Amino acid sequence: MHSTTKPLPDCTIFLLAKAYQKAHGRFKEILKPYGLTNLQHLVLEGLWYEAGQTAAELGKMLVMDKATLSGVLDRMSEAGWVEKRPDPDDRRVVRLFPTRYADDHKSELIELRKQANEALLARFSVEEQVLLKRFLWDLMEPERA
Amino acid sequence: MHSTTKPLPDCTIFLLAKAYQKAHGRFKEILKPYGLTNLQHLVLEGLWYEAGQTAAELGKMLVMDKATLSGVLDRMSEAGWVEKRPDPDDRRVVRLFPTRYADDHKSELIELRKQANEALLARFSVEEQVLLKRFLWDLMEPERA
DNA sequence: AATTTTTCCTTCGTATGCGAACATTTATCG
DNA sequence: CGATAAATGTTCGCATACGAAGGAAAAATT
Repeated sequence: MHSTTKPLPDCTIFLLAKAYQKAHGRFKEILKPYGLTNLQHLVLEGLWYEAGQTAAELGKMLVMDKATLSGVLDRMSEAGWVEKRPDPDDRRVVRLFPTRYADDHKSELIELRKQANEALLARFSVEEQVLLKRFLWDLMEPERA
Repeated sequence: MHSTTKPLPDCTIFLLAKAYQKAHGRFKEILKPYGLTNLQHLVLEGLWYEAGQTAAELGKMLVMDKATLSGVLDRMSEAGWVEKRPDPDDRRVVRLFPTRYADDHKSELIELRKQANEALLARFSVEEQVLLKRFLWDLMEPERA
């Protein structure tokens, strides 16, 4: 049912990509009924953590390119999840807020994310879960000389 | 210089995505001078592992959608990395081969991939490296009930 | 105050990534 | 044999991703 041999030479980058794709794909299915993508859900979590952030601040928090964020915010604004308010003090800035509609689904959507993470980690022991998270954090750090 | 606090609630899916993006981005820079993308490099490795594969076989080996592969192969064929030959026995099938030009860079490109993986894993002990790879393999498996 | 630099956001171009629909071809089954 | 089913590859549509360039506005510098 599954290819027991390694499909490709020992390539951790490849493994990372596929592990991510699997986890991403599963959560994507869960979110589909809500008309939200993974990234859009992430944006909502970011705004629930702190409303009124600028696109630049949100991009830093979510470690995501501002160019990508621009399109995402457009679609979310269009779909009624996010409201873009111009900053009165700085006309370059747009401040972002979850809409009433988004807040109405807040607890539900946060619960979905929790469950998806638990399902993803259910195959590991508690010790392994801690270790895995540390590994992933370490991987995000710049490489050492 | 870096945000010491977790940017978002404990979300392994997010960590996976960002760890992947970092690793992917680094290798992307390494490949840039060759005019190859990560995925295109992966295709070459797949064809060096076994030349003459069909797009379907290659997609299975690389765990990648045939729709994605179609465009990738077009661009690689256009750029002179891959040759598409029609199968004489099955007119639906196209068989894929690395070009002479690709083979001329084979050892060089494989070495680059090895080095990138070593650099990625250099921050971990040997035991941690083994564990990390096992974790990633496990993550690719379907979730248990 | 005028110039330069920086910041914020958008837009463009290219490359994934994948579901869905399709045409062509092959296999299967009644 | 003929109808149906299945496999292969392409195309379309949508949503990331991100480098690069650009326009507007604010900050810093002289």
